[in-house]
Amino acid sequence: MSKINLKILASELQVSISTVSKALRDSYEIGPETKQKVLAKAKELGYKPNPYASYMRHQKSKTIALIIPEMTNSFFLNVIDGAESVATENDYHLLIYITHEDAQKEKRILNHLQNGRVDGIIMSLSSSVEEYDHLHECIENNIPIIFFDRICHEIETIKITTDDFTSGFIATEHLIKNGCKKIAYLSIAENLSIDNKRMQGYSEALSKYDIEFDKSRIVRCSNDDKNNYKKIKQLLNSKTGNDGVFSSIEKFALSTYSACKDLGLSIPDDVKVISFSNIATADFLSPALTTITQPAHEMGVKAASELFKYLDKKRYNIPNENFIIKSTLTIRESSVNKS
Amino acid sequence: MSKINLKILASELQVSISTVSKALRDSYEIGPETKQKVLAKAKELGYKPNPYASYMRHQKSKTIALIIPEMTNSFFLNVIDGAESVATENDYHLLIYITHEDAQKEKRILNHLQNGRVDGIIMSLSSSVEEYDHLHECIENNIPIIFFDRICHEIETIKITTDDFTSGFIATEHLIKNGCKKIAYLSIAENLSIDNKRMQGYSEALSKYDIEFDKSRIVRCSNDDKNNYKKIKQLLNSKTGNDGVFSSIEKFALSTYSACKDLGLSIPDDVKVISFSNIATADFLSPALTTITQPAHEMGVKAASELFKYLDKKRYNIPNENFIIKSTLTIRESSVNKS
DNA sequence: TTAATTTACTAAAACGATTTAGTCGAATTT
DNA sequence: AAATTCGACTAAATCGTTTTAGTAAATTAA
Repeated sequence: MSKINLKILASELQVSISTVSKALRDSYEIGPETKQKVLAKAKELGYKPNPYASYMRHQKSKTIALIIPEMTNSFFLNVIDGAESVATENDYHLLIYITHEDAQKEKRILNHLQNGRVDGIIMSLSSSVEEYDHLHECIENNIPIIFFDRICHEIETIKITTDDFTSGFIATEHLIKNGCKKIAYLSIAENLSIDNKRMQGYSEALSKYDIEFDKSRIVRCSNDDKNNYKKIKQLLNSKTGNDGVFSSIEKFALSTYSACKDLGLSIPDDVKVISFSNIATADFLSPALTTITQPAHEMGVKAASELFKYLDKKRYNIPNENFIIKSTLTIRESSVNKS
Repeated sequence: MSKINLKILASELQVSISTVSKALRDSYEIGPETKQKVLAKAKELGYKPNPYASYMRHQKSKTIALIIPEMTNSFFLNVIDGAESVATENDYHLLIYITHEDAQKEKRILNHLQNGRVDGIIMSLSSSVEEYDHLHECIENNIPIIFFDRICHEIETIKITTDDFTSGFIATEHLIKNGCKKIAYLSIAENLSIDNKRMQGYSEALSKYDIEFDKSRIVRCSNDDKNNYKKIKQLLNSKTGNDGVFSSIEKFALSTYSACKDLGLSIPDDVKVISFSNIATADFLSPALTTITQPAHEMGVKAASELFKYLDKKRYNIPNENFIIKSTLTIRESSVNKS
């Protein structure tokens, strides 16, 4: 009925608390018959050690935090799935926090984690962060952070990314090879590493094919879908005749689909579209969406696995390493001319 | 550098630990100047109270668990989002566990939570559970569980569902009104409440329109996508001439799309499809998918909010209440004849 | 036979925060 | 002036587990 603890167990068995504790952890100090008895009684009464009490002794919470900028994105969904499985394997518990792309919220969350609640953190930056004090504070407090996808270069730690530059290059080159001359880039936030890399890839591809980089084709999107829709509509409606769209994240591609639908533009006839995306339905979209798919699940697994390598240590000394897991281009209807 | 605790603070200020503690919680026992000094020093040294130490006294972990059967489902994604926001509002922390539709895993997870790690649980059953001992155990241990979507009737507690019966009825009726005579039902698991209710609605609609209930049109799908695809292909390929498909969950509808594509069947000309789904891209699918959309985010919010109503109490006494939040039917191309 | 070691346990401190039960001088009441 | 209350603090117990430092009896070694 009431929670069973060592004290109750000890008094039931008429032995000391330390005997019970040691018996349960199979200490050599306890005789075999006593061990037997303790084990039996513990099972009978359904004893489950209190995790917070044992935290008090070895200062290990057996808990990690996963901080993501938003939930409505198949990429993060798969990262959670990957990280959760590794956590479970290691008998760890996974706390989830969503910043909703809000730097203030991100700060508040990090702040709440500085007190021993978690042994380590896996995170992807929110798009509105502009300074990194809250991240430095974690390091100072000896709480390891591992970044994935939207990483922070300033912090020396392990970072898991995909080959954003190359993927951006490949995506853009793919559009060019399929006849696009005026390619727009839908940017997520210039202060994010992934955005820079992807745009650099885009830019590099343009220059390789002697296409001028035109600033007016860079559309800075935000977290506000309606506004993005408006901006994209404007982009495609203009007389500049943009014929290709490279979207840095999934949801901008969907806004592009909406915009094209409403403007009566055909994808891929009038506009070709390619997007970073982990969407499960890419094949079933009308038209099927050409995607750069990040190894989301794998990145979640890798981030968690790397973190666990360091959690045993008393003082963490995480190297400043960069793991890059390649994305894959899947060509579908949205980016190629109908045969 | 090293973690600041009350002891360090006390020795820095040359006062007792209890004075510091009381000052920080603004106790009337402490004089104003002392309070001031303590507060200042705490801020200066960046003191953050250790959550597990305070757990020891009031036995509140400030943590809840959300247990879901799978991650790759937009429904659960939105539930997480809703639950997380309520948890954050209440200064609580949210642990995520995924059962992967495995009853054994579900048991193991519940077992790990019986020891005070969480103050309460929000969960949706895995499709393979057949007995509820692990759930009863939670109640006995005074850990409140609130169910959503896939509820357990046997446990007296708060349950949050959508109007599964009515929605099943409406979905089926919609197909009938659009000319379907041979409607298949893609079932998720006969031991799940949602599956029963949805199928009962389906059955009721058939009988209202004098259509015979044909057992061969009930396809029991599983967690194995490939196998589901095979079964659905078989269903649609048979000479029975099924002309409508009502899918109890999102992913079976996608398998149906695959199957139709590969069989050269046109949706909606040959087969009309409707599905329970929270997918964001329903509008952009080819053809756009007619959906019954569950209020996922709202259900997450409601489940968490209800839970928080009871977490203050020492002994929980949760009523056996049923909250039903209505789903909405959105008619799109997949279920209606082209005009 | 006595000293040393081993066996099988127990007592008590520790983790960090909170709270109950004081303490002691100053202020107020009767 | 003596008794009481009050104001501002401290000491110590507590939460449940783990661990260090014992202890007493039994066994072995010298």
